[in-house]
Amino acid sequence: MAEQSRSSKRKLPSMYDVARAAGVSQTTVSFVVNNAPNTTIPQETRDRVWSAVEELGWRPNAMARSLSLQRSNTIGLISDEIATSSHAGRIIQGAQAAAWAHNKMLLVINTDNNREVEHAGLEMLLERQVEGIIYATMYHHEVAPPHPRGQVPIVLLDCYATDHSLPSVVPDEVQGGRTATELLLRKGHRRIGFVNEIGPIAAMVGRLEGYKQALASFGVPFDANLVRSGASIAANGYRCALELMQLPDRPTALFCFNDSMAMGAYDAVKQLGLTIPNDVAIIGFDNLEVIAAQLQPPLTTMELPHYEMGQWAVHYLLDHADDAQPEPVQHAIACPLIERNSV
Amino acid sequence: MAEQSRSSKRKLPSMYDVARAAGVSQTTVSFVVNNAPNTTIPQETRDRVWSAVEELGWRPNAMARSLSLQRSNTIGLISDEIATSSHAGRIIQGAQAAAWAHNKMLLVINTDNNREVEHAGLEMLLERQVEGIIYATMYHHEVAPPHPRGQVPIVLLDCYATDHSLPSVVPDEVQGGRTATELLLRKGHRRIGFVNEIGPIAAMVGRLEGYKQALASFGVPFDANLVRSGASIAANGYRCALELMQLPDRPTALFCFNDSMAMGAYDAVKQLGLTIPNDVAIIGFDNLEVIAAQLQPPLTTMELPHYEMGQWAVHYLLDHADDAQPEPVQHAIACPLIERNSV
DNA sequence: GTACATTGCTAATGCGGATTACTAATCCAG
DNA sequence: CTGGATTAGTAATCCGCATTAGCAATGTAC
Repeated sequence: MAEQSRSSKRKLPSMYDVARAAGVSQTTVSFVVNNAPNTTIPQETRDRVWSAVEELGWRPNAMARSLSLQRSNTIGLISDEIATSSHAGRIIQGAQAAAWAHNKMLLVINTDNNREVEHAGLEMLLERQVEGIIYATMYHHEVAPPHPRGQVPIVLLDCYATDHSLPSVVPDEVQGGRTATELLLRKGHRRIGFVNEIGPIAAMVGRLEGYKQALASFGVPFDANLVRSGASIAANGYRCALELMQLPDRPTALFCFNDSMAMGAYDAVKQLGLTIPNDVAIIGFDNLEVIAAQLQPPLTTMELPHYEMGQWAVHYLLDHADDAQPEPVQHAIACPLIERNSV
Repeated sequence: MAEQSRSSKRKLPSMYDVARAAGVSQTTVSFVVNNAPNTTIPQETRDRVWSAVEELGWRPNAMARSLSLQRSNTIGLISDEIATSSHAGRIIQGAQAAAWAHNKMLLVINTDNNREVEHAGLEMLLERQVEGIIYATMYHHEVAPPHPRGQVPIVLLDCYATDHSLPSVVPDEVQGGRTATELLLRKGHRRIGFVNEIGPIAAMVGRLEGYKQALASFGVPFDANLVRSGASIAANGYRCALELMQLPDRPTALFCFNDSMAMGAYDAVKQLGLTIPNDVAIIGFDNLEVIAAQLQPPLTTMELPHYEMGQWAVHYLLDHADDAQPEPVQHAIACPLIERNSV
């Protein structure tokens, strides 16, 4: 049992040390610990090697291994604020899970939206010989990402290249908007207010489109007056909801761009003395645990497929690890519905 | 200008390639690119080397470099759900910033609270020759962390070892509770309700202690009836606040264990027809952006020093990188007050 | 008894880069 | 003109591991 006290700087044992201890060559140790095929090493010798390994507390040196094998078994994940923003942390989880399943390690870098940090980070990843790079962003939008041409494959996550020249995976905003609206329609609602984001971003456009598609499929005419917008924060959700609920023919359901706006909408609705979901049903987007699960009543909402995007990105990279020039797939993943009690 | 199209698998150039292109030896290339001291290489030669580097698009191979230098320049950060929980993502930011400032890279691993994953992750980090390990958790509590003895220094973050045998950095809960309560006291409040967590965790105990200290320093007697508790979710915040606000001699201020409970308290207070902060002041804890900044009115709250803890941990590791046996410091970092409009 | 296969194991080399020790050529002082 | 210093480099080795080629000893067949 490794009798090395906690004195730090003692040199770690190498295969040579193990070999010496076991009375064999380093080659033999390598064969044994890697269970190399096409070798004829009797059990007795293997046992000697393994006990030497135990005794010295030997552990493979990943750097030496990678150098020799010419593969690092690492994938880089570089993002603007992903590690910071809560719900996006699942991207890391998904990516890590997928990577581990293939015996790869994830190298995460946060750029804090700083171009220089981004560049330096990319350089670090490349120096560390990553086998692929995931370029992820906080929210679904267009980006002008670096093109580390001819080096390693790259895939965009929750964003897309202006010219679609790089593969990317994003949430299916249209489906999300459609699914949310359809739920409301199926529950019998016909006047459905939409509290939307105002910025010209993919989510705003896509969800509105989905909203329209759903209405159309149920034969409900689109009424522009039922769509209000503002920057997606609670205060605007409050304002928009208040406006909508004071309309002469007020909606019986509200589809909010995100949970923060839904939170504001709750305030407005409650203030008007109305109850959720009886007087008005509300559905949000994002499934921010701290909000959606805690609101009273708990908020039914759409979830962004962060975990799945992380997984997909890693799989894509692994599948195209040595494709000379993979076609730049633009993949969209469906947003699942999270039912709680607000509809 | 690197004329290597995007065909992936072309072997990357090595120093030898650069040396050949520049008509010098690999040693010279190494000296030039590393700007080695005590060498006498004329500018003309240096230029030749650098342009060969440019031309071939050479980039140092971090693994080879580490192997040779016998130091990986990496620090491992292993945590339960840190990357997932939003406000804790700042730990990663702080740690990364500190690491980068010292030219180190952070290796992040998420265990999802799975012991096996934790063990495998730790092993991966060790194999990759990390120079130190940060063991972080989602919330401040006691843990039985692995003791990778005699290998690399380890530091606990937002948690502590049962026997305090490992260095750790945690939020100063007592100061947090004290500061929050003092703010209320300074504003003239004398009957201050405390909506606390019920579990026997460090935060619950520490903040209560801070609450008591603050009251004492203002000569206000502690009234156990003003302290209510429950699992720290909005529903319990609502319940506790309702109970407190219906007391005969109701409090004029509420100190909530966290922002979620404060969110529930807002509901209760509003439902009773009272206004914040006029009828009752409320202060939370955690500074969850999505809640605190979005509540109406915006919530004054205490922030957990995640960023600072991440920084501190890295600095600690770097400072004690080769101490044979560093004393296990138990460091507490103050929680800053974030003033908004609820007090 | 000889040819051949099998068993058990090792020497040598390469991966990309850092570094030490050393050489060859030039310069300068005396 | 000579000896020592300076200039401009290079060859060789090491880091820890993977892998190829091959060797010696034993077994097996005829």
